[in-house]
Amino acid sequence: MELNTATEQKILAAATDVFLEKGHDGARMQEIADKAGINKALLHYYFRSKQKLFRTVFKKEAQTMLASIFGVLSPTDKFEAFLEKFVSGYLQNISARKNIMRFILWELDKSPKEVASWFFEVFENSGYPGNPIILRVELAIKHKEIRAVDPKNFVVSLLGMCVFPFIAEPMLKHLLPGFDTESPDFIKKRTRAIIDLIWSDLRIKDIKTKKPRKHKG
Amino acid sequence: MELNTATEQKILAAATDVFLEKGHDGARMQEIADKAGINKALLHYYFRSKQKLFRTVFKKEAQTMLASIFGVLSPTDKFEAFLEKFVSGYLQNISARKNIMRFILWELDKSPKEVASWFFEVFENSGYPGNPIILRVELAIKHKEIRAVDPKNFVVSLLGMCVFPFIAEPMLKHLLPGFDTESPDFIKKRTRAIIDLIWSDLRIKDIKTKKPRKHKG
DNA sequence: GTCTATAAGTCGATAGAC
DNA sequence: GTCTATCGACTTATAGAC
Repeated sequence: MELNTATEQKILAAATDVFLEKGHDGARMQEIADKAGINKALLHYYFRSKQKLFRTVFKKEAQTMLASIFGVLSPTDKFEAFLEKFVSGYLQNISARKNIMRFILWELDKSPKEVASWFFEVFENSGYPGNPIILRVELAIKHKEIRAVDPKNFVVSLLGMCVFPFIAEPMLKHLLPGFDTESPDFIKKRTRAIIDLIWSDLRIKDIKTKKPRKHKG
Repeated sequence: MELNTATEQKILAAATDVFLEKGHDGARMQEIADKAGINKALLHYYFRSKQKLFRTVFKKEAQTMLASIFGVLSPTDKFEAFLEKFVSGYLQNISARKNIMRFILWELDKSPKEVASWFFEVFENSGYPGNPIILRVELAIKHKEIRAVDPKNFVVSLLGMCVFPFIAEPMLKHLLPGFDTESPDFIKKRTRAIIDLIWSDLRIKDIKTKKPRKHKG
């Protein structure tokens, strides 16, 4: 294994740019080589194939982002603060690097198992013995901070509400006139909307206001 | 323009299969030809290019699905029933044809404007002068069926919670052990979780239980 | 380590016979 | 309308000189 050469760093930087902009299939090794100021052959000298180069870039980017999101969470925060910190941080991260979404969506199809394992890797490096949100929800239920919801459904709802606006933005812009994730206060408003929505369901009410519900089948 | 030949139908059926399974880029004209029992040349005779063939298939599939989802909605339903019908129908539709998700995600990148226009086309054919959910939410607010939320944020949250489990399923399966959209009662449970979550936020409380909230910035 | 040149393969599209 | 055969463009990957 060679020392970390400047060339290798140049390649990684260029590859990150191109892959993030064009996706795996759209990216061309030629373009990466050009942007790195070298030729295609060197690409294959340092990284055996396009596939391997992509994986290297992807893993690095994904882990950086995940670490940035989960690294700031503190398990001792009160539940609502924990939630707000996560949502706000998550939205900011996605917003700041929107192309990572497509990136992740692509890899999700090809090797979901591997992506999941990177998540766990980050969790462990951050000192969590598993999914931090699930863990925090289970704890909150145990401590009666919130009502006993299904943690999995909760997490799926939470992530869906955070991620979807960015995934569907190009279309939502037309479908919901005025909708714009670039707008300066989008993140703040969206965070508030998500937290309000979730919190009014989770919080343990002082007074029982809910009517019993019949399931329709 | 020729009559609707049996060959054309065979091509469309085969193309639908292959595109849904492999996506636009993954699909091979050769495979479509083979599955249709003809050769590549005929593909280009009937449809000028891969792109045009894909668009034809995509538009048909997307509109069928959208019509199936929005066609059953009744604007006179009470809001909660309207909501439940939509969520339940949406989940069922996605679940029954999961590959359409990837399909839509792909086209979302390439021509989001066009996709949005198909939505509006379906809305109009179903007798709505715009997005049925937005319209219904605005009406519900006006009639004080629900509290005054931002309709756009509401729709984005709603769609996100419906779509995300299916988009991320391959990874969620590993991230949330036991999570499985194939499970027989997944749709029922998920529908309930979404409706409960949304409804506890929207419904106008009999008694004010919410503490005033400080925004943290 | 870095280059040029090109191999080797893939795939969409078309020409032209029938 | 349907076929066979092939083109032509493009892309990853490698061989081999320096």
